[in-house]
Amino acid sequence: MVMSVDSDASGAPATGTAPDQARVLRALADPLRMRIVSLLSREALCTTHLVEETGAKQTNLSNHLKILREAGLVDTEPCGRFTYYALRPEALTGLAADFAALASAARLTAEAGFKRSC
Amino acid sequence: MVMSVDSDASGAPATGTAPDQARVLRALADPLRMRIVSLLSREALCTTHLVEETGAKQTNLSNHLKILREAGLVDTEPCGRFTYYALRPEALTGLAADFAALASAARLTAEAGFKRSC
DNA sequence: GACTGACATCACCATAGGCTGATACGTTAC
DNA sequence: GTAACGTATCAGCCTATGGTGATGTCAGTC
Repeated sequence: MVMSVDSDASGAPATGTAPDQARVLRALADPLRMRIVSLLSREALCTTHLVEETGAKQTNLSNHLKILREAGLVDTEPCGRFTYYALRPEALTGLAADFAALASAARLTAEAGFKRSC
Repeated sequence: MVMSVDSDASGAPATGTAPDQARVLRALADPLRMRIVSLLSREALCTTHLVEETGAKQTNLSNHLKILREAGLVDTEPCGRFTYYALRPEALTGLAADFAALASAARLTAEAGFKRSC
């Protein structure tokens, strides 16, 4: 079984729905957002903490957090006037599984020397 | 052990070197490039094949292939006047491992309810 | 009820990045 | 050698996206 990216391939839809994956990857492809994700993997934080940790401006962080939220990578939990952000493990496990499947397919292809002739 | 993304964290450098990862993720964050990667996971192809499969223009594909190459995701093997592109499994296994580590860290954080107080 | 703090949204600018046509380069075929 | 083909590179356009300051909104605090 392969990535959920393309329409062909062998059967069962992988972990995430197809259109999601591009969005998730684009969300993770930014260094600051990746930093945020890494920080959130250890503890839930609110924007104030992230401002301290990253040195980025509040507005900027708010934008990035919105992107992470819309990609389904983080959950928000309002707590008084604070908003806690927590990483959603499912989003990452799906990606990890997809990449692992791709990697094993690629290894098989490389070892068997599958090559379309011109 | 956590992502190779940030400088802190617990010890061993993960699979890929840090600056690489952003580039790899950016390379994968494009739908067409992801499609290419998916196609290459099953068999090595040259640009002509990819033009047929994706319907994209040759120039466009050449650009995307360059990005994938510079990200270390694909290898090129000249074959006469053709150039075969093959997916490099290592790049994917590294990513898969990193995401799996992140996911398990996130799951632990979620279950234990780690949360920095404001 | 007025104020402060946490956070989101908006409008704007600057840059990056994707797509394209034109073109250059190397290889095979004649 | 010349022509045809596969591929890479270049310059230009256009859209997407990240960063910023100003502003709005809501929840506590006095």
